[in-house]
Amino acid sequence: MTAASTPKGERRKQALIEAAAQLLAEGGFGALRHRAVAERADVPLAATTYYFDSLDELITAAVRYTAEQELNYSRSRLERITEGEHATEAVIELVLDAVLGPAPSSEGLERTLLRYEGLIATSRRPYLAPVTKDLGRQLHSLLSEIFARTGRPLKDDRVRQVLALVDGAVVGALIESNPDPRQAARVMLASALAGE
Amino acid sequence: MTAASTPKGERRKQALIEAAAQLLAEGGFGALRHRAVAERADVPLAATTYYFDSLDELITAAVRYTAEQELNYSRSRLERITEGEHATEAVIELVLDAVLGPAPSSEGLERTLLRYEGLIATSRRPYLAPVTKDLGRQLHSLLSEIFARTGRPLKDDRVRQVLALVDGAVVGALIESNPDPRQAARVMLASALAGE
Amino acid sequence: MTAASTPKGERRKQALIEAAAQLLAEGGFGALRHRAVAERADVPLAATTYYFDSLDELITAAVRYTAEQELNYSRSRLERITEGEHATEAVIELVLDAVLGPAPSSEGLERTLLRYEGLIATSRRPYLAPVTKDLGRQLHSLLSEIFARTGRPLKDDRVRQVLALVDGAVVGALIESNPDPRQAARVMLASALAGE
Amino acid sequence: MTAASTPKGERRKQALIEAAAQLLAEGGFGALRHRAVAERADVPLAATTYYFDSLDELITAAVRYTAEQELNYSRSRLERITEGEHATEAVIELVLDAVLGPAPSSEGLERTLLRYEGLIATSRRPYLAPVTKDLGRQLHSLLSEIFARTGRPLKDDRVRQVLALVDGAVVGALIESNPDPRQAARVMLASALAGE
DNA sequence: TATGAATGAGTCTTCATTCAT
DNA sequence: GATGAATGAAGACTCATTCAT
Repeated sequence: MTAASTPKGERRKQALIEAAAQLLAEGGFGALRHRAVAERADVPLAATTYYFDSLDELITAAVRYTAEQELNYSRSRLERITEGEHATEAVIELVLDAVLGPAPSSEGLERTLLRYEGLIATSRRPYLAPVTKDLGRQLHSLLSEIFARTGRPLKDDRVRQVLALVDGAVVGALIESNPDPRQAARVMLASALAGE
Repeated sequence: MTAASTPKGERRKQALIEAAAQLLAEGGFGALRHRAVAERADVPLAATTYYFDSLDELITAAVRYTAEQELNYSRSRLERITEGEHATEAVIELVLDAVLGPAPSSEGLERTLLRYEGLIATSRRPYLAPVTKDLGRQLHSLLSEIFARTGRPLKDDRVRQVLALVDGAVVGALIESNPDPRQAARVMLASALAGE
Repeated sequence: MTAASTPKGERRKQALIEAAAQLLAEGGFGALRHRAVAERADVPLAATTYYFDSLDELITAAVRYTAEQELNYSRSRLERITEGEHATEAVIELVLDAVLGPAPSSEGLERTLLRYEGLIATSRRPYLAPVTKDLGRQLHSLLSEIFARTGRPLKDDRVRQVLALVDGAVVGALIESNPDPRQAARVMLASALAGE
Repeated sequence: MTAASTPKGERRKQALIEAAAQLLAEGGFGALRHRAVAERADVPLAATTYYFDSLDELITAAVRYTAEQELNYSRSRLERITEGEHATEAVIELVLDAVLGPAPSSEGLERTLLRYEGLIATSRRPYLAPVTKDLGRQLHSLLSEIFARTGRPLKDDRVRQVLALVDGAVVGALIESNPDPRQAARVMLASALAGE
């Protein structure tokens, strides 16, 4: 569907979601306010409550949008796996891409952080639970497929372990203000998958 | 130091910190407001800004206080390790106690959650970094000692891995709204330490 | 006139009026909002301003509709007066029915309240004056007829007095949160008509 | 207590109440908004919620203040009753003063209206019930005393009847857009007390 | 003729922080 | 040193009304 063929209402709604997603990445959940989103999206303040019944709904949409962007990227990445990527190092990068998003750019840390912020925030914002859970499931099956396609199928429990290792490594890196959590996760994955 | 010998100012400050720590555990960072803390501590509203230049300072103190409580508990727990606790299952419980706090009571989940909330929040609140980093180091050495004392010394990297596994397991459990993150971590640790 | 023969516009207008009348009874004048009326009538929001130039017009229509319903009921009630109802007690009930609506059902209080709310509101909403005045006149003549038909014709001033007594009794009951204003009015009427 | 000796806070609170009472008289309950009150009292907007936890509280205070002003006037009026006022006509005026406030000035109608608006509003605003009830009792005893002091003691029921008659007359006048409800009540009272 | 979409103005309320005492 | 009083700025949300189609 091209921009021209998208109804204006849909486009506006989408603009709001994208503005909210940006703010979420930049400033976390605390930065999501009607005013801020409206200004960022360059729409009147009242449009925010016109398109979303409450701020919670907008937040939910932004979280879902962000995560789906990541998943889409990872899925398309999965299509392009070549024979050459069956090596352990290559698989590790695929996993990191899937969990943390594409290799670190300037905004890399922000995106990584957001994943964990969202997860934690869910505990205090029960309305996010369905989204978070759903997204979690999708990530799990994505990981499964990565391993399956690269010639080393893993049982669900083992997939969960891999995911936990990545998540734990990142959280640990965050604690130490380590500027490269991806590298921390890479190291741990390497050691964990060594025997595989 | 008895109550009588503690200057009033110090006592008030401490009361504020404890009140803030309570609110932090109950409602997360978003629940920390001057008014709420003052009411909980039963001090005048203005005392909150009198004893702490800003809300941030108070938050920092509350985070430090909370974490130190946890570490103290873990350290004292370490003293009481018996021969019988050298079995793998016992060590796992020691580790879980150290990282997540004492075995789950009614408020168990809250404490666990707070650990990760605090870690994540640090990324958005740079002023928390020193506290978080310091506490992270202390936890690391605590874990090292647990393994050393139970007859299975671990290299730093391996300790980091164990910690990552626990953290990752908990985060994963949180995603799935799993009400017992401790159990999730227990399972993963068991499988990871099996060969040890 | 059957539904089929009623132009769509007329039917919609009527649906709006009835929805507004319902809301008026349930929540008073303050509860009348475009959105609420449209939802209750199950018509598009914009229909409310399409069929009524302003909210005031819609309110007026709702007030008139409500009062006319009451009067219709009372008039039909009047038709069915039997010989046996010539006793004072019976006449009192007729009067109460006429002024306050049919004997209290679950929604009895609401209807009663609405009468006085409407009267008072008129002072602040001059556009209601014609409706209110007209309805007042009709009620007066209804009362006159009740007395005439039951064998005790009353002069206009006396009718006015009776009406005042009922109104005053109800208002008084409302002050005391008396849940049965009808009974209060009954008692007063009884004592006032004793000598008649 | 002079203005100088009144603490500033009390004076402000009082200013807010008086501003609210004015607005109440001028525009009814619907006119009572934070902004309007603050502007009228010439205080910052936030002062309205500083002195009154909610708008409801402020409304309640305004209602009570208004009614108490009326009662005070009536009570002081009662002190000054002379022998000459024992005539029925004089007593009637005393009653009208007590119920409706001092004889009509330019703002006479407004004050009269407010009494009934307040009463009716109570049904939709339960938080006003205590105030309304209390004020009702005071008015009742005031009326009793008027009759007692002018040599014609009345039983409670009879007092209630007199009050109902006045209230009913006023409501009736309001229906007819009669600009002089006081006169309507006067006429009815005269006829009712004729035999006394 | 209808109506979906839109919005400016306004609603009540909260809160970190300042300041006079 | 301590605090009651105060407030500017902002928060989420509502609503009558307009207008392009």
